[in-house]
Amino acid sequence: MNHSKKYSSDCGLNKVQKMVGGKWKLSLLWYISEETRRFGEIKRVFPDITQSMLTKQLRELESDGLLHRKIYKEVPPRVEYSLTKLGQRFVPILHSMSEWGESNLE
Amino acid sequence: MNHSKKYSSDCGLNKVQKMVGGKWKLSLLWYISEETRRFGEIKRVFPDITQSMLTKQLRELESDGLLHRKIYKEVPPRVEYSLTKLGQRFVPILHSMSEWGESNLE
DNA sequence: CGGTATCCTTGTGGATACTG
DNA sequence: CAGTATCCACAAGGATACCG
Repeated sequence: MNHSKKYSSDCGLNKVQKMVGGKWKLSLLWYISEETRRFGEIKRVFPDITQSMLTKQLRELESDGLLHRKIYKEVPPRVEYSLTKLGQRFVPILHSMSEWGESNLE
Repeated sequence: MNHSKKYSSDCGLNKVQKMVGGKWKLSLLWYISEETRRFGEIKRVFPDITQSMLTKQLRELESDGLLHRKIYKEVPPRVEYSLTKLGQRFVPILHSMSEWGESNLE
């Protein structure tokens, strides 16, 4: 990597920020990392996210390759979210961030 | 921590996001982590950030306790930014994120 | 050199109603 | 149950001009 790109918008760091920078994404990843979750389950645990927002953020995480979305063709419908390999490799970072954050709650 | 707060807006994870979620903050922290930097130096390395934006983001990082701002009462004025202890403890996370990001540039 | 002050644009998040 | 579709508010980001 040459120096002109070292801090540019296409470096790894900024890429990460774009992928997990959404208001709820870190928490969502954390929650889904614990185990596979259904949409309604997530919705219940995060009552402050509107349903449309939740769908949007989950879809963004999916299209960024962090989440897998599995649709069961049943009635009533059922959708489960789980981490991809990429998402799983992000979990340790998630833990570090949480720990760092907790350690300095004033 | 009780369950109702586990994923709430005041958990460590969301705190981290608020602190380093600004568009340029991760890169700024990285750059300043390498060594103490002068304002003009930062400005030159990040030509896409306007000066007012740069000041704003640096001040936010400062008031969140990540950066230290040292003013030398000289003419011409001189201001140096460096990481605080808290900021230094964030550097490993910064590295993990960068590595994770670089490892999946498509 | 290292800022402020002011104003403006955009992106992100959200409310609400409707649906296969 | 798990979504879409619209429309909207506001905060974050940015351009520009001036200053100690």
